Amino acid sequence: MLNTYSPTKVEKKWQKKWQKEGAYTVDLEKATDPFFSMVMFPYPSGDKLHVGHWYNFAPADSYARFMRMQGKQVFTPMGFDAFGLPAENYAIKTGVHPDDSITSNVETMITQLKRIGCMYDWDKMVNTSKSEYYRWTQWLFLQMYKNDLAYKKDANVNWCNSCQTVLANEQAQDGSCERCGTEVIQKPMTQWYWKIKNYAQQLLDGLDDLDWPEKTKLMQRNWIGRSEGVNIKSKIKDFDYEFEVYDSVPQTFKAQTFSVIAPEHPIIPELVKGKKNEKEVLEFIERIKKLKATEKYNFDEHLEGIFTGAYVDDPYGTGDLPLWIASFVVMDYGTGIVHCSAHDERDFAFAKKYDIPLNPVMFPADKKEAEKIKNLEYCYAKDPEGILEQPEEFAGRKWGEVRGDIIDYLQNKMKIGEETVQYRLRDWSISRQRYWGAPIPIVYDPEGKPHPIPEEHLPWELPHDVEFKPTGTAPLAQSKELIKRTEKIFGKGWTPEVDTMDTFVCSSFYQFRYLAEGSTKEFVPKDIEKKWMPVDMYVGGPEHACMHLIYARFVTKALRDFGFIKADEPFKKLVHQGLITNQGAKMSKSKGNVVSPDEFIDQYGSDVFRMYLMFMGPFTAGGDWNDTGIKGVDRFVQRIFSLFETNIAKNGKGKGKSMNTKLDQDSKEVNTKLHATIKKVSEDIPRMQFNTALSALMELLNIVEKQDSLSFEALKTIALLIAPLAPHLAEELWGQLGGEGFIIDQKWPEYDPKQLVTDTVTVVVQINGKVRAEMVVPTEISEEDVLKMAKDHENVQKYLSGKELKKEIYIKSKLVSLVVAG
RNA sequence: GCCGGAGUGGCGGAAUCGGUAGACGCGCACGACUCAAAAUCGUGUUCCCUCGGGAGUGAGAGUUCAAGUCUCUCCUCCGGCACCA
Repeated sequence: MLNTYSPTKVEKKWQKKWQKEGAYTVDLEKATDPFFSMVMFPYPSGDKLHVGHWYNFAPADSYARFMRMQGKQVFTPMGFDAFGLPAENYAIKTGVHPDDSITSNVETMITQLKRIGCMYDWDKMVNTSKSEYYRWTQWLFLQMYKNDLAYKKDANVNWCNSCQTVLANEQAQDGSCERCGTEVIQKPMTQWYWKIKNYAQQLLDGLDDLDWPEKTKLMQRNWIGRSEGVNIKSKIKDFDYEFEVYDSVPQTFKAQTFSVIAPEHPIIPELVKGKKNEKEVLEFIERIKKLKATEKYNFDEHLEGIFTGAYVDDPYGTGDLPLWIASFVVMDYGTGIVHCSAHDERDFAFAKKYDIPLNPVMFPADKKEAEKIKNLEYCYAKDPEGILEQPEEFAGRKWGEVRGDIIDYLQNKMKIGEETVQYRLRDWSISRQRYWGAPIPIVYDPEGKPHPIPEEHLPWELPHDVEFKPTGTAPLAQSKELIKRTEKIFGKGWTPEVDTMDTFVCSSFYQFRYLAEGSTKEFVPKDIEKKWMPVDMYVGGPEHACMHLIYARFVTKALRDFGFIKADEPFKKLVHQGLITNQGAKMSKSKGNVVSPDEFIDQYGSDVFRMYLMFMGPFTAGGDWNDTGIKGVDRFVQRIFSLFETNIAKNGKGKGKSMNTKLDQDSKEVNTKLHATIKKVSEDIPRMQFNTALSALMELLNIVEKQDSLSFEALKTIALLIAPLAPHLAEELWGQLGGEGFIIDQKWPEYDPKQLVTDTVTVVVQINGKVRAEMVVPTEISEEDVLKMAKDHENVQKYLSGKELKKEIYIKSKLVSLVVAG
């Protein structure tokens, strides 16, 4: 009577052994063939690990295991992105201090993570909320400050008057407070920014060499939003204000008849001061600002403006341009002032609405249509075939061809503009008016001037004595300890910065801190950084494409420029796992559709569960959760186990590490399939195509199960092939075979291309594209012979008789295609 | 609106270079074992059919000896950006 495989017992046994013998601990210094594999570290919420975590972590681990079996020293650390809003909200609700809830959540999460059986090197774990970590978050701030990449600026935050607190954008959706429903207002607050914009071009250029999904690279490219154009020197008439106006479509500059300025532009109040329209303009501005803040602003519905009464002083020699305030102008792109013409859809619509004169200068070749443009019947824009009428020097030339010449003309002939580049990327606002984050290491002198906290005072501890219930002041401002500490070190009247840093700051550099092994002296040891960075494989969700994944790149480039590291990109290769939904919806606590892996692990074990997640479909596709197929994978595991039991019972165990017998003792059929499977699995795992790797192994099993007996070498190969996918089972089989050491330290099997060649192949015969016959032929049959065979085939004869054979094609070892007429 | 990606049996999916569409698994049906059930094992399983075949990869056209795969038009779903002059 054969035993059945009992995963829970076996898996626990190996997890203990791995830990005890440090199977996954990496000597960072000694490693000679390093491979750095990371997953995006999780947020330690109070909920249990869910299916999504497993779907992300388990395949990433299988990939790492495969790399290890290629002989590399694979470093896969794990950590916790522990600062952030949920813990603070939980504290507001329950009074439990975030430090306590997070500490206990991390503990539970580690226990759960260990059940997956991943190769995590727990010695190098990081937790961003611990002072030994966030001292480096603060250190990073100081470096940014020192290198002039950090600055302060007023900006609006979402504010709830009833809760007396700042709200994150997600909490202020639809313009009302998530908690109490009160209308959210925009309150100006001074915020710290980091100059990511300085790195826009580098961040764009660096993408070319990254092995990242094209989609993600495209998203970053669009996010950075490089645009080329001209800055036109301009000034306001009878008013002391000079500025530049950005134009990326300068071909039709002669058509520009008015200018628009963003409602938020700081000069507006001065511009209308004492004028008779002052009140009207200020009211307009307030109304538009509010509108923009409280809803998803739709410019089609809110194309609004008001005349300032001022004029831009003849920028093109075509006359002064009336300056309007327009709802659609963006303040933080260009200079917040734009010249407008008849050749832009939105400008055209705006001018029509407010009866502003237009002067088209470009027309289609068709006379009738050109007449319509002259009569302003519709807007004619961006047509490469459009023919310019003005300026005279360009009359008759096509819009699509003059861009470069026009820029040259504006710059060198008229001398009113300069060629320039603009980016959409905005500087990174890193201030959060929140408690549970890394305190910004800044203090203010009695005059209110900011000073960086000297490095010797790091970590600048997050105070413990705060009230979580919102009271209108920032949580840190209420800490007596923090105020006392500040005065004690810096002197009377000095005050601390009370904002904390965006959690994306914490996660922008954790890859380096994994390599630092908790060092308090060095951010990261230089030789280790040089050896291990950039990260060879990074796995995580696509939702971070334009946040974490761009911030981490920026911080890496900045630290390189500061001289602390050598790498200029953090993540060489990136893969996004798909999203697992339940009943079509994203799993969330509020929807109550979160699937816990626990009951499945109890019943089937980690190996079955992780393989099922991989078998569901392509890793990058995700899908809707459904457990009906898990049985199939369980059967696979049980069948593998009994295959080994049966054969070992028949043939006995192997001895020691070298159980080498030749890999050709089995039947031709088994050998061919075995080598084909090695090939398939070896190709699929690096491509993260676990579903097809697994189905190849199932096909192999279907064949070897039918054999009377299998060679040791075949069994050994099968155990090795499943080791990345089912690590516990593979270790157990390795032990049963009599192998020494861990299977993960064995060499990955290689296939012999000669073994893949079979003596005969099946060739099909197509007549006019339809399959009419099948023939088994010797692999090396000549084209002549196979065509003759095909034509002689009884079934083919039926279709050929009495018809003219027009064409014969033979595709080696695949098919014969015959074309007949009549 | 703009930019991406995807649509294949009852279900998850495979087909990597234009070459037998539906691998592998689930489910289902029948059979073996069993008093019986579960488990396990075996056989079958795209649809239609007059058993000769015919149709078939979101729809329609095109290129080709041959199209899930290439080209064009359209539909649906998913993701991203939303006033960037």
